[in-house]
Amino acid sequence: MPSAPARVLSESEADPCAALWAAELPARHPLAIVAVPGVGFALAWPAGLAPGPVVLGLVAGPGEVGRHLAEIERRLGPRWVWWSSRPATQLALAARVRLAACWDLSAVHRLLHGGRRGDEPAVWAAAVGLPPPPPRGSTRPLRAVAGQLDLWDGTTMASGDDTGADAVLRAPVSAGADHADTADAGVGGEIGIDGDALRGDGQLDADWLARAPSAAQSLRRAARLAQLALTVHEHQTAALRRLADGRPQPGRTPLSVLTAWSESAAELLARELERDGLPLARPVAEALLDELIGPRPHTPADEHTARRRRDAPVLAHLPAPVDLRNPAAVRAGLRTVGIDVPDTRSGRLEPLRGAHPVVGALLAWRRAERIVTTYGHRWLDEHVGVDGRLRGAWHGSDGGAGRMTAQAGLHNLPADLRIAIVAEPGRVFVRADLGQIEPRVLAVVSGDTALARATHADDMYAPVAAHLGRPRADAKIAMLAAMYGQTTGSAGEALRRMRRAYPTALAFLDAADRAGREGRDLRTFGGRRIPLAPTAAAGAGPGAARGLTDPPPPDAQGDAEPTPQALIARGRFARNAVVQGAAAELFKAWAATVRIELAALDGDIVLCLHDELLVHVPRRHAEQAAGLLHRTLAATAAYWTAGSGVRLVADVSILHRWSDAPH
DNA sequence: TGCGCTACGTA
DNA sequence: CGTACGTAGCGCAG
Repeated sequence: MPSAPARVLSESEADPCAALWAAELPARHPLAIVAVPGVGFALAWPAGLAPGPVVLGLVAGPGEVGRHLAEIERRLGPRWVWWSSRPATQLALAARVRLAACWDLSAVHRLLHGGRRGDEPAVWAAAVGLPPPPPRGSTRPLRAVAGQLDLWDGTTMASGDDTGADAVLRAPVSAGADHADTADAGVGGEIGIDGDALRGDGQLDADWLARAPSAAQSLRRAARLAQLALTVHEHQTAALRRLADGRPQPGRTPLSVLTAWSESAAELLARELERDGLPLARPVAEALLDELIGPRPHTPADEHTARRRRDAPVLAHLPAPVDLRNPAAVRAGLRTVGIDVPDTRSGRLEPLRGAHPVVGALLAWRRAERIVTTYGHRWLDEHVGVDGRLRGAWHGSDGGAGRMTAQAGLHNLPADLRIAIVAEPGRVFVRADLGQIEPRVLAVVSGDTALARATHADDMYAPVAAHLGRPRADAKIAMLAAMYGQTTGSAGEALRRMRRAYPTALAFLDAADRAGREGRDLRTFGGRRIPLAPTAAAGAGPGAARGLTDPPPPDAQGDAEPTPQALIARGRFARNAVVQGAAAELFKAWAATVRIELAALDGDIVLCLHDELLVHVPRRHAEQAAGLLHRTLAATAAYWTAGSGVRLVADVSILHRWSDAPH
């Protein structure tokens, strides 16, 4: 891609965005942004009327940045292109500007290539077809490494966050002559005066990125990076279109590109979820904890006595003291009262409740202990803000299947605690979950017309059962066995009938299973790469390289001959990933649309739970929000399930508290 | 301190 | 009736 003439403008001009308005970009036109907190930001856009990408470096204080972004969003409605949502959107998020459309180069990189790396040099190299550069700081754990994306997270910048930075920087940047000269030179790297971003071998220079720049230089770097972002965007778009060549839809945006949009939006949504959190009524949670585990301990001694008090009812049933927190000791203790079990899991002990009173006491103890250790007072203190919001980190796409994940227990909150998830005054929750999403998605992605017909029913297991001539329960088990791989033969006959009734769906799953066993990479319906090839690195170092390359499939070490058990596991992993992964993409496409449309109702998504959305809206808009959730699902299905004949269903309810949901 | 194991919560 | 993920406490190795 040719380097471009560039202009650097500043607040000293009457309208610093004049060049942007003059370009008259159509809506959703790519607009790259690289933010420099405390300084400003740089914009770049592909040629409209201008003869190449135009770069605009803008000096602005924190408040001004929000104002500019809001105005650009309102007047242009661009597709914001950024390297990574976290640094790029920091100021927009702080200003509560809801950006509608984006392209997250890091997220799309992971979509196209798999793995977890999303740092700029890796994204650049993959986009332009260079070998992956060595990761920086590869000994650090992944979660920490993610921080390296924050090139300008404030820590490298002495000037920080106040308007003082503005005053200092206004002079060098608005003086402008030096970069006007260099910028107008019009050949590669003209913007930078501290060396270029690209090395001789074409790689994005990690040292250049890491070098602590002066504030003025940082804007020029931002401008350069914004230009490079456009280049990556073009390469990624082309790669996604090539993926879709197998099923071209003339005149339509390919699903892979639509998936890039929604995966990018999911990252942005993740940032908003981190910012806003989930409403939690602390008094309700405290009361529940009090009931389950007693009053809050204030000293280590308190805590010790509370532990002993919780343990006592269980120990009373045993002849000798046992460390209840040590499963081996528990197993030994149970043997002293005549209960011999291979392990002490609740499912194992449940049937033995009648055998000895200790069993029931132990199970009750475990349940309470779970709350104490994981969702107790410490959890409240660490994750619930004074504003009554439960906050944790979110990932837009994680793991083998690319689901959203969340920390702080947001995705595994025990049902008992859901009474504490209460809408704020004047607001309600509207909850929507996709019914039987995985078998319906299987019908879409496999193109099985018989299975598609079954999805016309609200409960698709009913027609499947009728078709198989088996009870509904058998039909459901057979479906799950087919999708996720079965070990026991309890659904054997139903499964055999499934194979005859839905040969296309079963062939699709068998093909995925085979690819998993043979170590061939797969792609989901939306184009996400599922790495299944054995990873050479996995067997090498002491875990240092792990997580920075591809997440390896079960037991895929590359060196040793896989055991039969490992092969079965890989097959199941692949079988599951193509269904669960596609379902995750559908869910995010829906969520992305809901997010945009909720703005009109002053509503927010406050929780994403794989197939369930919880939105928080003013009470007066509850009915409209419910309608919105149905309507957006239909709009998403219109392209996602196009031509498959598959029907998607959502169950929507208006709630005061999450626990009021029907189940 | 880091890691594997057991256990359990959600979908 | 399997897959996915996050969290915690324990025991063990270093």
